[in-house]
Amino acid sequence: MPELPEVETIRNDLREKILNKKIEKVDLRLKEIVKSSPKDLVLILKENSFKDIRRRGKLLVFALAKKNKYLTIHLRMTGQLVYQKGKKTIAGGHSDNNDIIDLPNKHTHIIFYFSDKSQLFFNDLRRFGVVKIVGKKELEDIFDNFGIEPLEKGFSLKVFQNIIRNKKRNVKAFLLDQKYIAGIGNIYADEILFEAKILPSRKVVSLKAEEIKAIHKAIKKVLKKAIKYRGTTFNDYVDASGKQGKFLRFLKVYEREKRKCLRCEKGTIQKLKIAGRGTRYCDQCQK
DNA sequence: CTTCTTGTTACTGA
DNA sequence: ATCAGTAACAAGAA
Repeated sequence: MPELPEVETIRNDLREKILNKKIEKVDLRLKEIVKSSPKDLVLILKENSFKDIRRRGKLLVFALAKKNKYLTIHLRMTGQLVYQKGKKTIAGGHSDNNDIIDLPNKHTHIIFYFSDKSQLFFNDLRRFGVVKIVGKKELEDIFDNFGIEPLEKGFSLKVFQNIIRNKKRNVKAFLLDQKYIAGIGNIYADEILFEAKILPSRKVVSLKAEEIKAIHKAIKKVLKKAIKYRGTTFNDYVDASGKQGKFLRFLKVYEREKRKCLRCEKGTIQKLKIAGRGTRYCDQCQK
């Protein structure tokens, strides 16, 4: 599932590949994926180009050079954005790179063709992804509904203390709520709480000052490290070159239920449904 | 065949 | 206002 680190990896990759390239053609194969007018999307993108790519939480925002519009793409659970230059020729026998995906495939819903013969593929096995063209005002409204960006300068301990104050929910639900902090999903929420040694079921109001400090520190640490290793590939996530993320091997609790805790070596990783999500934690070293 | 999974939104009821 | 719980969405895995 693409969360902040995965989306940030894709953004950084694509910035190097597609900025300012002329979009020659857009092949919209599944118009249901587009939540604004599909016809307009094709018309607005044709002969246009991307002048900037931004990220807000898990949302990718492509600023268009012309027409003062933005293309927004949310990958949800199984969306992929893969860039390929020219046709891939799978040479028989010498496949030392098993990351390469043969595209387009049956899950390819949009293909962007650039004038240098390169292509960007939007694939989504479960079709939950959301693609839209929005104007400046609508983009601002979307941005306003997201909470603070946890890796930006403004996310100081003081600011975090103010955001978390008086919340009545459990800390897992708090971390997942995009209107407080943008970009944390199920994998990183569990990893952050493990790093901070806090049980996901803890009510926010019960957290001591030291514990809040630990969560604040863990958010930055876990997200930064995950970006460094280009995200977590569990099922479908790939970067803009179609390659898997390498953070899987650093996961401490996610999908490790019933196994021994890697930190205290006494506890067992448990799995419970908290905040409506599969939630993993160590029953010994998280308090 | 059924059940579960998952991010997000929408809805309901407390 | 605030929150918990649940359905819906789609497709595949078990």
